[in-house]
Amino acid sequence: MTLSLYNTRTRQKEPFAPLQPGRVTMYVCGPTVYSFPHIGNARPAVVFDVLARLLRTRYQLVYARNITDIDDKINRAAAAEGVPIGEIAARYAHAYHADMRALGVLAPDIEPRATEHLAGIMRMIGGLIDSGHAYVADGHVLFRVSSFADYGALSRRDQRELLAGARVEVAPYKEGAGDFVLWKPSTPELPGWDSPWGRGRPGWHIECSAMVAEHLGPTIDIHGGGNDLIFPHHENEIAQSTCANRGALFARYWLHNGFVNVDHTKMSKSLGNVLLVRHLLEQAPGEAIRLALLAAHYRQPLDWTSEVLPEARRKLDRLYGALRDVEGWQALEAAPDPEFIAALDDDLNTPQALAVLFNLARDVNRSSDPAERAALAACLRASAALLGLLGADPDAWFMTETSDGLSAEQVETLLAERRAARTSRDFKRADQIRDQLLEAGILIEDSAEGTRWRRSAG
RNA sequence: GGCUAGGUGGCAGAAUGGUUAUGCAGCGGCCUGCAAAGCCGCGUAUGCCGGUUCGAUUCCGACCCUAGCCUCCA
Repeated sequence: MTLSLYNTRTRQKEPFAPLQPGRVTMYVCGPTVYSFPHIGNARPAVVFDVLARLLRTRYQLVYARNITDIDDKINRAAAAEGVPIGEIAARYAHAYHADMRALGVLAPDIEPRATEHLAGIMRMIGGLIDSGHAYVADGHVLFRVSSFADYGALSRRDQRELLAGARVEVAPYKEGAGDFVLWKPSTPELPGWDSPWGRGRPGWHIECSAMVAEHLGPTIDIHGGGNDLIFPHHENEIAQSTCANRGALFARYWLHNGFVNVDHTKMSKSLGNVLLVRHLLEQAPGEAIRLALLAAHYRQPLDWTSEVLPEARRKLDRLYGALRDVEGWQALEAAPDPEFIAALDDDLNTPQALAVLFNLARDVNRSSDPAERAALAACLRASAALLGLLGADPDAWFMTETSDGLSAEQVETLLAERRAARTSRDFKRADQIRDQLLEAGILIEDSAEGTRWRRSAG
């Protein structure tokens, strides 16, 4: 049972062991709270939630996921509405929490905010200036990239190429084209904090470095985030933190999740194809969205199409269906299936882990021995729990309402009529009612014990 | 132009130097008044061209194609 993780830093799968035996520190880049979370924001939250659940079975975990609440996008949103940035940040942080909860994402241990870490940010910037890694120019504080030999190691970029290939117009006050902002001046109408370098605000990259240092120390075990953050954000974090900590290794394992595409193309505001979690939650239960996100390996791109959600619901129908008619499994203590664990241990191979779940479901359905069925069901549930799935009551799952359909009462009334028709062997009328219910998204099943119904994925 | 990840059956998506992925969809059977669910069974796949090998989807090389990053971005 050895966990191995693909480390972006070394570009290979490595066996995982924490720096400090028994205790793991993990930091994941959280949201910038300037709008509602979209499905792309949800992927890292779900993926690293699974990793956190797995790690907690073996280690004491300290999991920090920040909220970026100082950012120019927030400033713009606040200016547009004429409200303080705190209001924008509070609103969307709240939305983020609500949506992630709906997806079964557990809260991290620590959720630091940039606005609560100005002192630490300034302290780190001051230290970088003192040690020659940063300089003041034209009211800005900039990181001197040339002072850090390993710059570009994570993203495998050559410093010189970076400079030569720079497409953006270089600000005249920069010493080097690749130098990036640690602190920038704020005009009076912009939010700002008083600092040794004047009233201003921190750059995005330094916020994470300072929060990591304050909560998790100079060297952390795991740093996660989206694929797109490798450059420049994580590269810059490494530069800042390593230099601020006198060369100490910043993060031992770098994990990056792939992007979510929509209908084969990138999600972007200009294309108008940004899928918000809150809208998807109107189409399907959060658990289905979660399963859809875990159906592909976390490092692969995930193409979101109109088929994804209905299919995820049908998969859950199958899994919950296997639990539904089993007696007595809820009370059983069960360990996750070893094969399931092995799949997760292999760099979080969730598609493989899901395959194990489906095999367990089939075994439950196959078995006619009540004790065996209960044991298998308990194992299925215990395994799925590591993925944050199958936590609901099976009967409740099949009753989940997502859109305006028939009420349970209406369904029962129609079923009573159908029962009467069947008793008098008026099958034509009975089938008519069944078709009517089906059209309303109600699927019915006859058995020796009677008729039962459920809401279908459509 | 530089860097990175990919191209697997109708779709989604793992794995593997020779042996069933899994799910959804489809087909046949059992069950059922008929269905549904479930079970049993079936079918179609590894971009293209070379090389290594007894044997390659898997390793190596070339080519074609796709996506991402290089600028704010999960």
